[in-house]
Amino acid sequence: MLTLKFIQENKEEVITRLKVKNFDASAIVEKILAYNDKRRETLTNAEISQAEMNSLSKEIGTLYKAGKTEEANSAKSKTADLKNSIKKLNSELEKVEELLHDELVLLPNLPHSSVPAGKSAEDNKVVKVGGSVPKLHPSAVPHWDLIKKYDLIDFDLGIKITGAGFPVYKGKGAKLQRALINFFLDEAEKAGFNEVLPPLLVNEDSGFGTGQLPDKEGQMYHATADNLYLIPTAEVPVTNLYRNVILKASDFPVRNCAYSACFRREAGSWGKDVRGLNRLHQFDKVEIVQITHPENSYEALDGMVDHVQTLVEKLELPFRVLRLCGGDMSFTSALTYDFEVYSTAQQRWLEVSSVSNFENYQSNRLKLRFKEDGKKQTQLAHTLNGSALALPRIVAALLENNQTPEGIKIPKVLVPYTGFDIIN
RNA sequence: GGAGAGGUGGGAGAGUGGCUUAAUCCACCGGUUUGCUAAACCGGCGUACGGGUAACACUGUACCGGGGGUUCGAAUCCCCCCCUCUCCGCCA
Repeated sequence: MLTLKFIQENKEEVITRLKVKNFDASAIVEKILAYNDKRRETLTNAEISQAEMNSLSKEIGTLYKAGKTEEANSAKSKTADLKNSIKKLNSELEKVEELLHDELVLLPNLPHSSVPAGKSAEDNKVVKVGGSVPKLHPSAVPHWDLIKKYDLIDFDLGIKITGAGFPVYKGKGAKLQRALINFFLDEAEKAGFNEVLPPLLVNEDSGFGTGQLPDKEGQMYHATADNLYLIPTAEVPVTNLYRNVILKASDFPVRNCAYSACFRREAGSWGKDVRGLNRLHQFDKVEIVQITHPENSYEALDGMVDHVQTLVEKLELPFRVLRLCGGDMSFTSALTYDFEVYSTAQQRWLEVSSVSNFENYQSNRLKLRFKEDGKKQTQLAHTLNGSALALPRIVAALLENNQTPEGIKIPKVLVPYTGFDIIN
């Protein structure tokens, strides 16, 4: 959520900047400001009445104690009207606060000034390209064929025991998963991220804190008997570790990394783009999360992008980095870089990471604040996160790009983790 | 799943209707003292939303797990819910 204060003080800026996200905020902003005026007026009146009531009650107590029952009783008779008006004002206040909140959550985060305008993925800006696309042998095939050929992943078994999109990894396929997870975690730790292993189910408050609820409720699996949600990314539990927390400025930067399975319903997805490992209901991912002082969040974002770049470079994958345009960005992000690796056999780019700065948009929901040394007032921190990395499409690209007539070669950095250097 | 106990500030912990402005201790911060450290002493020490201010100061209201109720007045009494702990059951 944007903060009320910011909207009040920067009305025009909010409207102008949200145009980059193709979002017309003017009507909502007007409503917000009007509701807020009403809220303040009602609040002031309610508080005045409440203050009167408090002093009257105190007086009555003193009178009783002094044995002046008659005076006390006459004072009591004055409270009825006051009580009624307090009740009325409070219920008005509650209503207007709800209306205000309902409008506030409709506003997306403001895009950073460097975000290009645009409507769809075509308008994203390529900011970096690296690695080289290998020349494959003539009989090269997409990863879904390789998976079958070498018996690495069994989709049919997954369908049998769960459903489509829940693959069963087997043999070297399973070992490759473990190897990648450990490699990513080790690299993250080396880059200064502290590992946590969070729960895979979260409660409603956590879902709200990072913005999955209420808007994207349909994207999460919901365990209704206990009202818990399966996490779509470790971002949710890890960021929520700091929900309702007041940090000290000296705690910055807070850096965590986490491996987790991720669960996504992907309601409404179908077609060739979702074939094989391209889109799954359950997949593995190592996530990096950072909490910073507002002044340092963009520096931190660059650092996270650099970290992800070293990962794809070490894996020797051809990659490119995109700065997402306004139309392709998420609701909550201020600036997002996507990493894509080139899948040579499919001849297309696959998104493997998304690194974002949310500025204080998430913190405002999370009530994640900090205090400067010696200062009394709290400020909202900035939150960032990124995949480092999501496994399935990395696996797809590794299998396709490294296939040879003799088998699939494992990148050097991974060999100590897999214990083998070729899949054949 | 069954039975019991409990949920109070950063932590411990008192508080059974108005002398609570939530005691006290610890932690933390500032000061005095001190060659340094420690100790002692003095002072400070929550959050949110209003009012106020250039910014402080100051000030109002709410908050004792959450929600409702009784009352002139609720941490305290009543109702519902949530959570934690202990024991039992089941179980990796």
